[in-house]
Amino acid sequence: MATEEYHALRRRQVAEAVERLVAEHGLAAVTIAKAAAEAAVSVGLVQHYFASKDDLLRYAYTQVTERALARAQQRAQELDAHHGSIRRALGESLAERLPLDETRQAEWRVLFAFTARAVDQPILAAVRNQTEAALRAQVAQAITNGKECGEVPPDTDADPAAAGLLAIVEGLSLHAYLDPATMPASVALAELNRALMTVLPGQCRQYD
Amino acid sequence: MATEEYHALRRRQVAEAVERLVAEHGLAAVTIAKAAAEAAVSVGLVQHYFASKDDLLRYAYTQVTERALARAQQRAQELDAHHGSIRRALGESLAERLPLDETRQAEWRVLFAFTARAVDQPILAAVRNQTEAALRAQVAQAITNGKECGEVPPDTDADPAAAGLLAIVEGLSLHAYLDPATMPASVALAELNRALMTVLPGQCRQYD
DNA sequence: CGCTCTCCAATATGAGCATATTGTTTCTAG
DNA sequence: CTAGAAACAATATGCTCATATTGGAGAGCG
Repeated sequence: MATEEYHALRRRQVAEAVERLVAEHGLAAVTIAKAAAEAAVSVGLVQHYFASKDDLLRYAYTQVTERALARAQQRAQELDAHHGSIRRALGESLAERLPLDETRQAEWRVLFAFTARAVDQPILAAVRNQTEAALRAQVAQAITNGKECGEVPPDTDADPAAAGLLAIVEGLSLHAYLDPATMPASVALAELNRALMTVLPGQCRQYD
Repeated sequence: MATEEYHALRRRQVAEAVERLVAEHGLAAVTIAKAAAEAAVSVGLVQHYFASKDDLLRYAYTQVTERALARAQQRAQELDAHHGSIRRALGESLAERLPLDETRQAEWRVLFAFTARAVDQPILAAVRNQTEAALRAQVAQAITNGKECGEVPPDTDADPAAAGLLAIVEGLSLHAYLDPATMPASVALAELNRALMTVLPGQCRQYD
């Protein structure tokens, strides 16, 4: 039914307004009234489509993470197609998560705000861990591919290594955002590369 | 004057109550009234000693970070005295920051809650960056020592390397806390060690 | 036509909060 | 000894917010 689509559209419209508010003023500054105003709708509409504020925030978080994940997967496929080294492809894919320009800084603020709240709200933690698992699977796949290719030592356990890389990216992101003087883009990228070198130290064997 | 001491004591008393509240319910749940109740004092007293809620939170954050920093420096000295390898000493010092038991989890929650808020509040960011700088200097010193000793390649730039290690610890901490199934203590420690190996790969030369 | 249900807007309600105000006691300086 | 300042306690104020309530405009339908 088109009514279902319309329903989903409305929810997305409000969720995007929430996203903008979080990016600009932080999660703490989001209220139903402000979200409604930002989306140019009434408070009543927001109430009609979301059972509670928590519901709204959960939905918004899900939207953001799903979009970020989709983009990461899209980008990973693009890079695979170029047949470069896996380390390079993975590196570029991970480097994209670093908040090194205005656009990614805004998105990082949103994702991090929700992550921070996930510490106290199991519902948000679940959303996060689910997306994180998909992301980790993607990185783990790249590492596994690297084993076949010869870039990764055969005794490497792909899943912990992937979890480690994602954690490192997260830590570098936080520092790059909060203290760019100490952790400028150059340092963040260098440190990411250092980490990548330990997981994928080898050269890719050439197949005919 | 003893009146100054008394003043400082009172402030600390309230700040510690705030700390307990943050550890248990998160920063968002802290109110002046609750902080007063937790400290077993009146709202009026809190107002008397703190100009505003922001002032109270800033003070509490400063207290927590300073204590954590002091402990880290204390621990570093202890480890230095044992004349083990620098990598091992640094590793133990950094590993202590990981939220791997109840005590450190509680403290991590407090520190992370403030860090998250620092994203939107420059005043808190300043507190954080100041402590972080001291911590980084400590790690950088260890790395520099490692150069003299031979554990660290001579072309290593100590400060970025130190910043990288601290960022990695932060990322591992976040993941270990939010998703312990994926990032259990064993994996967090292994990944930390992997990072340490890239910065301090060598063996310490023996002197006389 | 009239009934009901969805969709939405406007407003009401009541709780929680930071901060202000006022009152009271306890030092302390002159 | 006493004025007044410091150190509180209790309560008031006024705002913000999530949610509840009410009302109404269309849309489908018998």
